[in-house]
Amino acid sequence: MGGLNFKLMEKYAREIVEKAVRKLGITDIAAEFEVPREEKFGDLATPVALALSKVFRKAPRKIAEEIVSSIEERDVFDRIEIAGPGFINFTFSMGFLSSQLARLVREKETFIRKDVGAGQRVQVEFVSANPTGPLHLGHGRGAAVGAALSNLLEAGGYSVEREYYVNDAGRQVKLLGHSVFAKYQQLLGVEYPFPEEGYRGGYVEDIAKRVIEKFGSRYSETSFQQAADFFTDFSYKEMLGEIAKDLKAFGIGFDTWQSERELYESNEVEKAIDDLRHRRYLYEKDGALWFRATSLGDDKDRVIIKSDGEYTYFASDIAYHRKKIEKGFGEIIDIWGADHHGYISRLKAVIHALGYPPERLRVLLVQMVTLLRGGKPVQMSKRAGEFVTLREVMDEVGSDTAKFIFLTRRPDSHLEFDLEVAKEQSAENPVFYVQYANARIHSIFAHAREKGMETADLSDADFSLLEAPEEQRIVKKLLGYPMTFEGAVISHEPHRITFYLQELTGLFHPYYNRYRVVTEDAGLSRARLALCEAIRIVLNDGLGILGLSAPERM
RNA sequence: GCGCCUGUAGCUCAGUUGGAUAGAGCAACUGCCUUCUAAGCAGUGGGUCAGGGGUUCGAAUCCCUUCAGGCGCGCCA
Repeated sequence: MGGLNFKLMEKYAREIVEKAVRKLGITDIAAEFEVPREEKFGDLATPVALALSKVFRKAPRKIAEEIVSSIEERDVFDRIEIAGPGFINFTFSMGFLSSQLARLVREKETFIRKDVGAGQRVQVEFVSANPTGPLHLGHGRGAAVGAALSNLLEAGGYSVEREYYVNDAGRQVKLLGHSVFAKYQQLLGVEYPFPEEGYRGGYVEDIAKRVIEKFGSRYSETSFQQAADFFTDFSYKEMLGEIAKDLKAFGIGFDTWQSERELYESNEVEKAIDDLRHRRYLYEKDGALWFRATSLGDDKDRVIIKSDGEYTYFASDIAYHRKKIEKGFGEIIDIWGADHHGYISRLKAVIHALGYPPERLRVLLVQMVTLLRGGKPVQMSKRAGEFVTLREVMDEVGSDTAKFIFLTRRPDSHLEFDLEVAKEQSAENPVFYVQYANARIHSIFAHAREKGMETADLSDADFSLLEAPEEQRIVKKLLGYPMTFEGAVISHEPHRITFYLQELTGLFHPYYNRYRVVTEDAGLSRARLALCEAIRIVLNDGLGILGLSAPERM
């Protein structure tokens, strides 16, 4: 992968500058580069002379001059200038930019993507909502972020497994089964007390009705004791089916669904505990079995088996993460709601105790979502079964809109999701702004073909005809994509792609409005079509990573 | 009480890991459809980067502290 684009240019520029710096007698300094905010400061800039001013006790501008005068390689640059307090600004030559754009059009993904991962296997686990109720908006945020991160890492050369951990063991699913059982009895006219702390959402009744549809009154005379397994299994499987359906409608898919129950049945929980015991991280106290988490940075030791002999949730979590690691992933990423942040240190302690570097586990916290309607918080009570589901939000504002809202924020910032604002905006929503560019380009191509123009391979167009400042800006923005992309991959931050796409389309729309692509001038038309094609390539790459559709007509 | 996250334009949020005069969208106001799509474009206004101190050539960014909001701190899941 990889061509000689901005990213490589940065490397190249760094070598040139560092070579020049070495001539001044400094060998241990890394020259940093950035894309300047303002156009007049060129295409790449380095503040290295500022950093060196302290070492030499000289004015930074003087040092910059010395560096610049000892640079020999000047062909790809149009200008090398010193500005401000001592920045060195590089501006690429037209010829260089043209050749790079031609390669983008010809090589497509190969050119714009960087192979950061080198095939390393990564697992991303996300959503993993308990199958005891429908997905809510917070799950939606986790889903959007998890899917986008997975796509991003995959595009960045990692081999990614997307996993959903199914909590199908333990008290919660059983409580769901009990709730459904109670509803079932009530629907059949049998007096039956609803369980304390039971699930009260309307979906419980829906499941109970489905039991009646399929099995009639078969269980009306039995106790919950006797029917527990059936009701628990039936109920959580129904629920999981609904969850999977919602996720699919949201455009999210998984490679593996790891069952918690299966970890018990295959004795992996026991084996994991044995493993920790052999490594001397366990001890007994007050009739319970404890993990010595404090020896590895956690604030408290943690119970694995309670004094009544029951496993804690933590026990299966240990087995689960042990399994992940032993599947051979170089990196394990867990995406959690921020309310679980207290579990990070104990799980890292587990990884450490099992003999692996704790950094191999990366936990990405996704902050809470506050749902508003017209500025007022929507009352939600899980206990009373009153909450707005992801499904309802999708129906009301659309999945692309919802995803875009999730992906234009850093995961660790609190999110206010106002349904009214999201809906009001949907006419002028930023997501449509980005998608609209794609639709327009599609129209341009349809029009060009109607005029009998050849649009199949445009890489041989004469790019030097793209002289307008708007065109130059777009070309530079396009060639900057690999840098943004690589930065997003390395930092695991899909939202950088979202912002980039808004910036790119923010250059395209004004350009479209001001210039005609298809005109009587065949050569110029061809060059502009090629530019549009380049935009389309990058746009589709970014939209695909974010999990957003790229409609050809809007 | 302890720990984690957050505080940037009226609102919702970015800010390239310490760089140049802090940005975008929405909202407000004024114009632009006989053209490849007006879900668009052109223009105008909008800031004590929560407050204070420190680190240095340089801070929204790093350190300390105060304030405000959110979330955690079970032999619950």
